[in-house]
Parts: sequence; C-alpha cells; structure tokens
Amino acid sequence: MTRNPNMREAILSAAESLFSTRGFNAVSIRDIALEAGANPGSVTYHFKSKDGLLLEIYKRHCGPMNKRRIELLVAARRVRDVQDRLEAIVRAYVQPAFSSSSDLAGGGARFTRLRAVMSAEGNAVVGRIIAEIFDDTTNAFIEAIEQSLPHLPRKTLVWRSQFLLGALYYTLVNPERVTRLSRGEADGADMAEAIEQLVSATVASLQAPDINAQVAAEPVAKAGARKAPAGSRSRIP
Amino acid sequence: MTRNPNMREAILSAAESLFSTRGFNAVSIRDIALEAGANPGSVTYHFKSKDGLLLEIYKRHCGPMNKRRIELLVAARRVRDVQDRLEAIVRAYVQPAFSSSSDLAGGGARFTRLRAVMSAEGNAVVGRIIAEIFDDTTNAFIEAIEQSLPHLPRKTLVWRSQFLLGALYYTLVNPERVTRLSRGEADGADMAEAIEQLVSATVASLQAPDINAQVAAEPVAKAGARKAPAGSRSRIP
DNA sequence: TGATAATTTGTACATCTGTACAAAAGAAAA
DNA sequence: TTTTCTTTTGTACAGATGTACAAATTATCA
Repeated sequence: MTRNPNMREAILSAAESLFSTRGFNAVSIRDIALEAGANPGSVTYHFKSKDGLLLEIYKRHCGPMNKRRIELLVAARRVRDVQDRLEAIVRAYVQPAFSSSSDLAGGGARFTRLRAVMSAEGNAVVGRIIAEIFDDTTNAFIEAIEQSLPHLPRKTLVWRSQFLLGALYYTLVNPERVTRLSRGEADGADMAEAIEQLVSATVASLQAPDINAQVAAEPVAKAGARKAPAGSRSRIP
Repeated sequence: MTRNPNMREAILSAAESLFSTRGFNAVSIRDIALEAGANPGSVTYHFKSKDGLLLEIYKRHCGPMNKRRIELLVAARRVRDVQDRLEAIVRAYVQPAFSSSSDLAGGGARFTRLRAVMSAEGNAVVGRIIAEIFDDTTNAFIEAIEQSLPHLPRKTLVWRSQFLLGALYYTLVNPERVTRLSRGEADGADMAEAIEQLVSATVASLQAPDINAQVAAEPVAKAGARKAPAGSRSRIP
C-alpha cells in the first residue's frame, strides 16, 4: 500500500456520500476526488469509470444487507403470535435498511438513501441490478407476510410493500420535513424512532382489509359507508 | 403569437416530462428543446435560465393542486362518521396528487413525480419553495387528522404523513415494481387502483395505536397480547 | 401598407464533463 | 542496492453544458 492505505475506501465513501445527497449526474468525478482527498485520475484507476464506481458501491452493500434481512426474516417467521410475527417480519425488512450489520462506513442508511435517489433518477446502470438482486429478497418477505395474512390477495400485499419501501426511502431522503412539520417535537433524523414509527404504521396498514373485501355482517345504522369499513376495527371478526 | 402558438407550453411540457423521469441535472436544455421541437435559444428566451424553467413548472402546478386539496379537505371535514371522514381526508390529500383538477397537460401525476425526483436530488432551487408552499397545506391536513384522532400525538401523525408522502412519491416514481412483483396481477401504473390501495392502507396506518401508548386493560388469555407489544420492546419503562 | 414589437434562429464562448495516458512516486521483492 | 509492480499525479482532449447575443423571422397594430 502507498500513501493512503485506504484511498480506495475513501473514494467509495466520498462517492456514496455525494451520490446519496445530490444524485448521480450532479456529482462529478472531480467532486468525489476532492471530497476523498484523491486525484481525479485515481478514481478511474480504481474503478475504471464513473458507472463502475457506482456499481462497486452496490456490490459492497447489497450482499450484507439482504443477507441480514433474510437472517432476521428466518427468525421472524418462527414467532408464534401472528401480530408479533408480522411485526418481526416488517422489522426484519426495515431495520437493515437503516443500519446494515456490517460496519461499512456510514452504515446502511446512507446506502438506502442512495438507492432512493438512484431510483428517482431512473438510473440506467442500476435499474437492472436492483430488480435482479432485490426482488428475490422482497419476494421472500411478501411470501412470509402472505402466510401471516392468508386472507389477503398477493396483489394487495405487493401494493403495501410498495408503500413501505416508498415510506422508507422518503424518510431517509427528506428527514428535515418531519422535524419541521412537528415543530421540533420529533427529530426526522432519529433512526431508531423512524424504525419504530415505520414498523408500527406498516403493520397496521398490512392488516387493513382488502379494498375489494366484502364487509361481513355488521350492524350498520347509517346510510353512508361508501367504501366499506376500511379501517382497522373491521379486523375484529 | 408566432409559428407555434404553444411553444412556451410545449417547452414546459417537455421539460416536465424529462425532468420527472431523468432528474434535473441529467437533462440538458438542448434535450428539452429537441423534445419540444424548439430552438435551444428559445428556452432561455422564455424562461431566462434552466432554473427559471423549473421554477415556472412549480408555479404552474402548485396553486391549482393545493387549491383542489383544500377544497376536498373542507368537504371531507364535514363527513360525520369518523372512519369515513378519515378516509375522505386522506383521499383529499392523495387524489389531486395523481390527477390535478386543472387540465394542465399530463395532469398532476407527472408533476408529483417531478416533485419526488427533485426531492431525492436535493434540488436547491426547489427546496425552499416546497417547504413554504406545501407545508401550509400539509399542516391543514395534519390538523384535520388530529381532530379525528385526538388520542394520537401530533408527532406520530407527522411521521405517518411522511410515510404517506413517501408511498405516494414512490408509487409514481417506480410503478413497474408493482407490476413486476405481482407477476402481472396488478398494474402499478393504474392510478385509480393506486389511489384506492394507498388510501385504505394509509387510513389503517393512521389508526394504529401510538408506539408509546399504554395498553388499556384487556382480557389477555394468551402469553402474547394481540396489539399491546406492537411498538417496541424498549418502550416499556 | 409600413413600423414596431415579439419571437425564433444560429452562432459563439467560457466552463465543466468523463476519460485516457504518460510520467512520477512509492512499495515490494530480488 | 536494483528490479518489478502498484499507485498517484498531472496533463490533455473531445465533447457537452448553460447562457449570451446579434441576426433573421414572424406577428401585431398604426
């Protein structure tokens, strides 16, 4: 090793940080080099191209993150109580996205934010990779949820998993909004609270009746009820 | 008016379309001009700069969209039944984001997608505007929800409104994911269904108990209480 | 009509972009 | 030490970018 024994890592970390906040196209190789204290030429030496650098970031994180997810999912599926199991499953999905088990600089939150930004930009390099690598894991989660909520069609669970991922992404992309709207009552950057809030909200949304579900016999007095009792109390048999 | 009586509109529409799919920095003025069938110089003539063009897009949509939202919110607040009212409130928030009332080319969905992308990129031009213009509307919604769910702290409602917006954004940013994961069972681009699914899931999540709520007395027979420990293990003092 | 204003066009320019590549510097092994 | 390999540096280049601006074109109106 030469001068900076971690130059490669420094570049990766700088790129991750800049990409995840400004997007891919807004960040130049020179920006990254400056942030990492490296020479621009050194970036192409280590990663061949800007795309190669982005790809390397994904390779670095995807494996550990999804591995951790599956580990937690396996444990979650063994939980007896349905309610607790559902919560454990959602937590298994959410938690590694906020802080990956591996101690890669910055943790999983930054990488998840990066994924959110790349997704929004419709990044071509990443498009295929994402679908291929993440869909397997996502499917495992949907199946697990399917087993805990067998009365719901898969279609509905997919929609709700979409909402979960969106909520997850946006929480990392724009945490200031939570702080602002709550007038300081909440801290949007508090990852621990974000996880708890997201898990509890998601568990409830997963348990909502299907939008096409027939309403079982219920003593309805009013005439209104245009959409059926869409809420959570209809959960009670 | 000159050759193309709608050249200004054509440029706006083209820019909106390109920005909302590729992001701000990935799209050049020349790209926009090409898409609009205009000369690059014409873009700077009408909008002064690239930033000015983006700003004009916001000016064009923000007003009508939030106006429609507030209209629907006012109506929603008059709904008697709590459950129905909550649903109407959420729908009042969601629906205009998918299709604005005004018939501006492309409807509200494209603009909402644009907002999602700009938010992810941390676009500086837009940052302030968003907070100033949208926070008022959002606060009106949070207050309305607060009145329907008085037992929940505002903080929790802010978190859940964050999740709603994230879910909304991501549904527009990456609809293909729904189609793919559902194996064709669902169409992620079906806006009508997206709205229904999002509304029903959100209403349920809003009604979830607060993560810090004490569990009221409930005849618990089993070891695992149904809803009680749903929050986190760390919650109990 | 002619005169004036509004729009479109084409060109130009300074700057930034990703990347290539040779030279320099350093580390490792003989 | 010398030799060999790895890494860093500096420079260069072709292309793209945002924007300015004068000329050409078209519309508006007296």
